[in-house]
Amino acid sequence: MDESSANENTHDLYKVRLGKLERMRDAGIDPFRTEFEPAFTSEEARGRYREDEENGEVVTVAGRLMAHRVMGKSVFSMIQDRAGRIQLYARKEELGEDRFAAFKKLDIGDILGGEGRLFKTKTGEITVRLQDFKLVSKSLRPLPEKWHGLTDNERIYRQRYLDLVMNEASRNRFRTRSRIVGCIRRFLEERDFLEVETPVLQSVPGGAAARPFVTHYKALGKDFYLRIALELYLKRLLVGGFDRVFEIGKNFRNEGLSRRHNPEFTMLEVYQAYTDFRGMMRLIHDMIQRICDDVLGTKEIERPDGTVIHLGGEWREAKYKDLIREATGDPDWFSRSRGEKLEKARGMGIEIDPNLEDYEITNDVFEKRVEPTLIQPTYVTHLPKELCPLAKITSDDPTTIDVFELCVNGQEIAPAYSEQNDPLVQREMFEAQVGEDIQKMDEDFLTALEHGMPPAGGMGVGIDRLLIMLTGAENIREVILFPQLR
RNA sequence: GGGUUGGUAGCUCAAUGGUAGAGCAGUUGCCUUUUAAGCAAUUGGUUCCGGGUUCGAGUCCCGGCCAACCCA
Repeated sequence: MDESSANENTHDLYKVRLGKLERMRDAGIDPFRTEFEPAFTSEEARGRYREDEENGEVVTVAGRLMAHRVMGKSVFSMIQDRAGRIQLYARKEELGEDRFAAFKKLDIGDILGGEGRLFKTKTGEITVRLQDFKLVSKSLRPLPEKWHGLTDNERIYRQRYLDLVMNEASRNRFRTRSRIVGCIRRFLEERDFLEVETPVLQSVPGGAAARPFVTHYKALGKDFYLRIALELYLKRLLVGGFDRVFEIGKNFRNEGLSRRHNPEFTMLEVYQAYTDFRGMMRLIHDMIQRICDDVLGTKEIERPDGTVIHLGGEWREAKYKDLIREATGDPDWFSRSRGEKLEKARGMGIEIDPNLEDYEITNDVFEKRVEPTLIQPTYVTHLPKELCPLAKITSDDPTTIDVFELCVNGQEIAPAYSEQNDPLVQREMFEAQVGEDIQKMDEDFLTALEHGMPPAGGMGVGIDRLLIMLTGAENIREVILFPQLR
């Protein structure tokens, strides 16, 4: 919906409701200045009903009117609050002529408070028999149709509040998101990790290879960047002696939109001194087991296509090179020339930019032919060293680094490293990566390393992707309240 | 960026190139245990936007915007 049609509001439904509001104000009642504080949620109120009571306890509840069935001298209504729904029953006999007439005129979508005794209807529904009610907010626009609800994708995202009012599955998905993030915080705090916050605005965007968003800092007369990773600041904290730290925050990458990419996304990064990538394997495994136990109540996650992800037990571990050899069917892949790799990859039906470096061709094969097949949790280990300049080289193979990427649900969820803490090697790796563009070197970070950083394991967890997997969603937009749209 | 499909009443959707419709919501009336309440009557349209073809376009053609899916 565009601005103009949203603001025209010339349609009758809006006018009718506006008229009702004006008449109320003329009568000296302003629903936007009326107060009501419910004693119970819908769920709590229902819990207070005692079986076979004709006239139960008096309760107060409040919520949005979702159903309104007028039947002559009585009305059955349903209100919805954060806990669920509860039925209200209004009778002319009980409310009196004027109040009953006012109740009948309520519109679906109005927000009201009600007070009355609990009883059970003959169909078995616990209901509040109203003694009084207050309209505390008038809704001027109609809600989507009750039976089909809101199904238009665009409005689900652009007007998420309507999706949340109408779709319980959506409400539950975002509650689950909140509980999972809370669970992660508790899990890490129990292990003595310190939660910190580091800068979003950075003059050198480091810690990953990605195109940043640029913004201008007027007072300093300089361009700044929105962060693309948390890594380099968290490692400074390792140097400072906070040897178990984590941050949960937004990263920003100036790249396309897709089913799996939102330009701003939530990242957890964890750093723990005196351990390495093996320690991170335990940590992520235990963290996910904990989420399963405390939040989801299951270790079996059904995907939209019906296949089931098994998160319990120990997870498979596989070397990057072995997975590539398996996918290409070529045991000698890594001794092939660049040209041969290019040809073989194309033979597999992968379109590859001919200007790519040797290792990039291999990584394309990984991303297109290996990663999507890794549905069950798999630690992919020993990646080529070119893929990450911030990790330690494997001691018995100078071409690989001590890292893993946890892949599950066909995508990378969590990369983790034995963090590079040799400032001289780190400088060489940076130089190889940035090439000519020496401006992009984070000299402050290198200075910090030169003061001495303890050996550490570090890990990044893409929270949105983790949630796609854990909630069985198809699209990243389903797990982000207000996803980027075009 | 490319391909496919779609965009019609507030919502969910119909409509062979020939008078734009239904259900729900709204309005009015009836109805004191309903729950997609029911019955009767009734209001409501820039058919996404801009061009074109045609006696006539929601429908066909071109361009644009937006969305979903697939590919890059």
